[in-house]
Amino acid sequence: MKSDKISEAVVRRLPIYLRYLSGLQRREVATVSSQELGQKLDLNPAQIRKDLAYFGDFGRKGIGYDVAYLIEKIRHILNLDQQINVVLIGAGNLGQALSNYNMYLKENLKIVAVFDAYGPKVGTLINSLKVQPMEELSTTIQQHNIRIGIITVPEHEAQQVADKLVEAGIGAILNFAPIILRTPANVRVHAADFTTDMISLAYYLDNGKEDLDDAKQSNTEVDH
Amino acid sequence: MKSDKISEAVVRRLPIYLRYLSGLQRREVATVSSQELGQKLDLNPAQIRKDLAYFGDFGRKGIGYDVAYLIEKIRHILNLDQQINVVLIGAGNLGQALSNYNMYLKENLKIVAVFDAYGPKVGTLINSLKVQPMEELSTTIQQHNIRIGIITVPEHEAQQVADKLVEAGIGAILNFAPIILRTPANVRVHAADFTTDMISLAYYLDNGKEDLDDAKQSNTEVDH
DNA sequence: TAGATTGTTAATCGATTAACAATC
DNA sequence: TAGATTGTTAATCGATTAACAATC
Repeated sequence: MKSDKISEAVVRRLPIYLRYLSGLQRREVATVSSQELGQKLDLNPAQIRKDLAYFGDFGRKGIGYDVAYLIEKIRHILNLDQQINVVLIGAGNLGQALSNYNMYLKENLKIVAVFDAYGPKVGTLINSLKVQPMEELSTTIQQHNIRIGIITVPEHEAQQVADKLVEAGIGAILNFAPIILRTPANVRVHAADFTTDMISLAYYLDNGKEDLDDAKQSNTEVDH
Repeated sequence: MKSDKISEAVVRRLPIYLRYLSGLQRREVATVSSQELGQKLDLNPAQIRKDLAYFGDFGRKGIGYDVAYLIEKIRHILNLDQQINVVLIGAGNLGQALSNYNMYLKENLKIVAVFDAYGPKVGTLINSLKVQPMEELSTTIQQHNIRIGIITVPEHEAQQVADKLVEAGIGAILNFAPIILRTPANVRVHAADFTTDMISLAYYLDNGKEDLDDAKQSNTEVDH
């Protein structure tokens, strides 16, 4: 069934499916059932079938899903069948760590430029990209058709950087700074601030008080 | 209203409240209403009142919430009125970046030990902590009463590390590796894998304006 | 008193899960 | 055919929002 609007929760699960499917493909597994996926990913099989059915009839009754075909489909849904250029703003420790994380590459996301506001950082190399000054942000974004920005600057600079990204026509932002960014409705922001995750973990340390939930993983995110 | 069971969504919002309240306190604002909080945090005021009311009657009708008092209460709810010791496993780029992020300190979370499986890393200093070999993990956790573990090792080592943490009696895990960890129900895991966030962002890029980029990267490129 | 704002109940909305006919 | 498994509808569960009496 198509044409319903897709909820955020569904979209959030697609990369998780993709990740596991890629593993299957590497191991040359040809098909997989919603049951197996559910087991491995801690999700209800009905939910997985429903998620996928939003986008098309990808499975075969009695058989399951063809791994290669499903990967192709999910990649397409996520716009990953073309390279998506990414800019990183903030060449501090975290920024450097992320730029090395070439995880992205596997899924056609690629950091193609790095910026920093701090003079002495400019011109240095981060993972073989030359750090550029903020003045060049807008033109670089346009020249290289950069669609996604990663913000790893300190809290007090984050909103300002976001504004510049928006102005330059960015499509989406991954924000590591611990604030709620204001952006127009057409620019999606995902919060990647791990201090929030970290702190909420402390709640579950049992100090006598009990919480007998499953040890489910949860992806943690505030967006708007 | 007490004694309902608290949903994960509620707990996830508490650190966000705390963060904003701390900012107010810094600016010496004495009280705040659910309305203002909602506006600043992109949340419904009724939701905020309801969240807080799960834990007690912290506000005053007609007035709002006393900032200092509410901070104290939320800190207490989150177990942050005592120092919580944290161990970091994986002294790679990301691990180093996190160890510098002393954001935690503000909220009584403190990384007190760092481990790595890779021989040459052992003994080096990370943010003035000496990297220890994995063999010492269990005793260190017990000696220092470490409650939370941060996993920043490669994907294929993550489950094994998690097992060791569980065995050593850890209370909760923040997992940066891109897999679903298996842990007993009493050990909570939060997924902090940002590649998932990143990839799901791509879904929201509107492809109305696709100028099929030739993606010529100006900067010196990484090759692979 | 008048205005503001909480705590809480009821209404709404949305997401997950169960169940099963269709069919490979 | 018999067994497996999808796609989908209906049932359930849970979370968000509206509304308002209580009260500062």
